[in-house]
Amino acid sequence: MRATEIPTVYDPHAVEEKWYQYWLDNGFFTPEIDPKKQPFTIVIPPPNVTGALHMGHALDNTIQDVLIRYHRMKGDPTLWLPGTDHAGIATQARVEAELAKEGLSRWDLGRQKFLDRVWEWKHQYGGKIITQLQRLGASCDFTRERFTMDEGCSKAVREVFVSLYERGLIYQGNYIVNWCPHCHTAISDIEVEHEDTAGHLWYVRYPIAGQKGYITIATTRPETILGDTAVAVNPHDERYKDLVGQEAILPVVGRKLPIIADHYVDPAFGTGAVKITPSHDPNDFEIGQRHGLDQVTVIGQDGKMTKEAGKYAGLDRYECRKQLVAELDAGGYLVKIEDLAHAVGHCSRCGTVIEPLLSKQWFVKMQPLAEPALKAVQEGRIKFVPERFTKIYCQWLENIRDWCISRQLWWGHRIPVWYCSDCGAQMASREDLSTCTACGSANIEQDPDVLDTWFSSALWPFSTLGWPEETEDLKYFYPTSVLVTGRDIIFFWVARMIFMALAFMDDVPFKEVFIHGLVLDAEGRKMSKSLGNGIDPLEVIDKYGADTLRFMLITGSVPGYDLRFQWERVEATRNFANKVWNVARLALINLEDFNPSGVDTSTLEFTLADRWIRSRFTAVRNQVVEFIDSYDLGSAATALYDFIWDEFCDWYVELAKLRLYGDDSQARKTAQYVLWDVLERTLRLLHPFMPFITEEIWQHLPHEGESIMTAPYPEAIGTRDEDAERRFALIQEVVRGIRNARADMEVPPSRKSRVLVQAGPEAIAIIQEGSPYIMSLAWASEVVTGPITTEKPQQAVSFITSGVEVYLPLAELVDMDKEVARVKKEIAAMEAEVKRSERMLSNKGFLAKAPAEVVEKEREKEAGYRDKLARLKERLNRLQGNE
RNA sequence: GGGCGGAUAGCUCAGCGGGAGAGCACCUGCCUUACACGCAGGGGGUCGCAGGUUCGAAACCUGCUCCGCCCA
Repeated sequence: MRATEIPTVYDPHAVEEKWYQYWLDNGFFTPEIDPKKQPFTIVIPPPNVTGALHMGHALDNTIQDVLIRYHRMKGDPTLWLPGTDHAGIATQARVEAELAKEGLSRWDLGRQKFLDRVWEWKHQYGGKIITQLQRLGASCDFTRERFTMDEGCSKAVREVFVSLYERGLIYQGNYIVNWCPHCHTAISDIEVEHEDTAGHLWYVRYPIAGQKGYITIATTRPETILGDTAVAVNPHDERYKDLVGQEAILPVVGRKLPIIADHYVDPAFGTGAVKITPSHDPNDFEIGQRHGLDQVTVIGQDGKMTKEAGKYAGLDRYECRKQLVAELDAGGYLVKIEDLAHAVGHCSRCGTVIEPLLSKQWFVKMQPLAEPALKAVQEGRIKFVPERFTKIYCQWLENIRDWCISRQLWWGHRIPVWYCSDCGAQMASREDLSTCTACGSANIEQDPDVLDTWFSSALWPFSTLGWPEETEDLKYFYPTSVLVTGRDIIFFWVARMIFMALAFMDDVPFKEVFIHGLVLDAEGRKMSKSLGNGIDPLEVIDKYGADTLRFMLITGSVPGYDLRFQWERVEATRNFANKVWNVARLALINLEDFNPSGVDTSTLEFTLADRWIRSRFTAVRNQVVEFIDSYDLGSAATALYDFIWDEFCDWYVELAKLRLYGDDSQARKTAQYVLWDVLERTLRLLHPFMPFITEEIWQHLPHEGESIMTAPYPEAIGTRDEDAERRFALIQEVVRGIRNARADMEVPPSRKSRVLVQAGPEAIAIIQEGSPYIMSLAWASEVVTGPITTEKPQQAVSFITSGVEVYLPLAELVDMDKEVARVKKEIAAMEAEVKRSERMLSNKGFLAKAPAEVVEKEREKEAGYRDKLARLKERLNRLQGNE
């Protein structure tokens, strides 16, 4: 395609698929192991295999891809390892829903057939999200893609389980767990979401055994009354002192309950007396342990009342509540009902209200694992970015409870423990067992439960690299460099990876953890299925392209903070992409006869504009590097945006046109070179953020190498050229001043004007050097310079800046009243500045205590203001004298 | 109840000890041969409230108010 045939509007669809396929085909995503180099490694937070890409993934993976592409270009052997998570509950539920359509349940199929069916589903539909990541431009090494249930990861899970079992860190126990009656499994503490719910507080009086009177308790869950085995009060509560040691009689049931004292009880809550149901409340459970109370289970795993509930057996827990309250009321036991907002636990997966239930489960003993994990962070071996997340992590680990790892599901890593029904032995084993290791009996059975999905995710940074084998990958790429994730899974995942890695790799899993916020909707709400306010990243990609989505997400993000998704911002970013596209078009049109390899840079004569843009590139390049290295990707992207749009397009390119369209061939060649050089480097700088458009343009431009993604990261162009930047700044000031004055006078662009400048010798030299720029950018027909004299043009608009007086003699176009008003306005502004400066400089405290350079700067400013003010007043006098 | 974060221009957000910024929206000119998804210019904010520290506070400290998140 010839440059002039490139369309004026960038069309992402035409290029994204093409380049992605090209990258894949050439194996650019797969690193080469070079023992002499330090690798850069990220393991992807594995999305659910059932999942579809949402905005959170889009942000998380864009961040990772920016870091990955940046390091790859810098020459580090760079590995981004992708994969998915088997997502026990979600996947099983998905397949069960399918079965339900056929009128079947998993029990109808049986375990093995059901699992076959899940695998079938997985192969057919699972991992869709991985291809969706490709649309984003993610440069993961797909040759190393992993799945938490693949052979290697499963082996790692076995090894870790059995090893922890052998170390006595895994135990089976009868404890209160969070039971989801819908998912029909136990879940861990962090899978419970507490939601403030409008509920009630029921006050119920229990008669005291053997005497008159009552003790009144308050409860939020009256149906559990049936399982009460005690009443407790605070030991310091004077009101109940005499009752401790006596017995209360449970209404309706008639069971005698000891009245006990325990400091867990808050005397200020309710009546200060609480009922104790060890089978249905975690705190009551602990109190029960302390006081040796009976456990009566009245609610079953299906959420219905058990036969222990007597006549209420078989009723749903909420129906039972209703009927029992009515009976208590009828019997005169119900004292009152108050409204109460309290936190109710819901299953994070399905939203069902959690039932704390006594059951036999497997647990990981956390204390010994948590300590090293805490230490690794406290000693700085793992760094959180932003730093404040350290505290959240530490506080959680400091208060950690044992981790319930068994799930009553079929889809997952089955617990590798066998029971012998002959000798009663319990055996954890790395290999599947067919006979009892103790008595040789074949009458053994494997534990039916599977492990929490997070158990396998916790091993992800090393299981994916081959552990427990000592693979080359493991030796080379471990520990990984950084983990990038949302703050919502610090507990679920980050903490667990850290303690597992320390326990099994004897090293941290990653050196840094970069935490980013959530993507909210335009109103600041979380995107959720139930609200229906989610925006599909693929829709954005379809409409605007992946580069736009990526850049929008990155510019909007500040480390650790949430960001709002707004279509207006998408559009603004699309416009930026189009800007890049068009400046490239201009370059291509003007570079058709240009070949950089034939250029001897020492023969080029760089102009002020060339020197300036090269220096500005250097400044921005160094800034971008600094920002990326500190994970401030938003600032890096913004710096690029401003540089490209404001400095490169609006100033440099406009000035380069003078020579590109001119007939001095040597000057043209210089302009071509600088235009090409800065653009080509800028594209490489931009590439990690906008991979597709930069590749497309780069391939059209003269370049070295197969792909921009494997091209070296751009170097600075020498060092900053302070002189050029200072000189150019004055030109910009004059140009802006002229534009401003003309706009105020409503001078049409077609009307050119002479520009008269009076200034000191140094400024004169700069203005003279820049006069072609002023002519081109400020509609000047000529620029005439001279020293500051008393002779000023009449019928002119003027402005005064940095020791420079500029006059535009526009004769009849100048409305002298307006000009007087302009000058007066300026005088007022300047007077205010002088006053402010004077106030500061007359403050003894300021002079004595402020740093000398600050004072000096202020003095210089004041002198400048006074000078400008004096000239403005002079100008005003002249104007008014002329009237 | 405890912890964390936020409150800056109409909207979304930067700035975090030395003169209030960006993008979008708005207003005024321009179809200037890369781009109207554009160019040039402009208006608009007692930086949540009250104290304090400091020569100097949007920024630092204390308290308060509202909003969000996390934990119990």
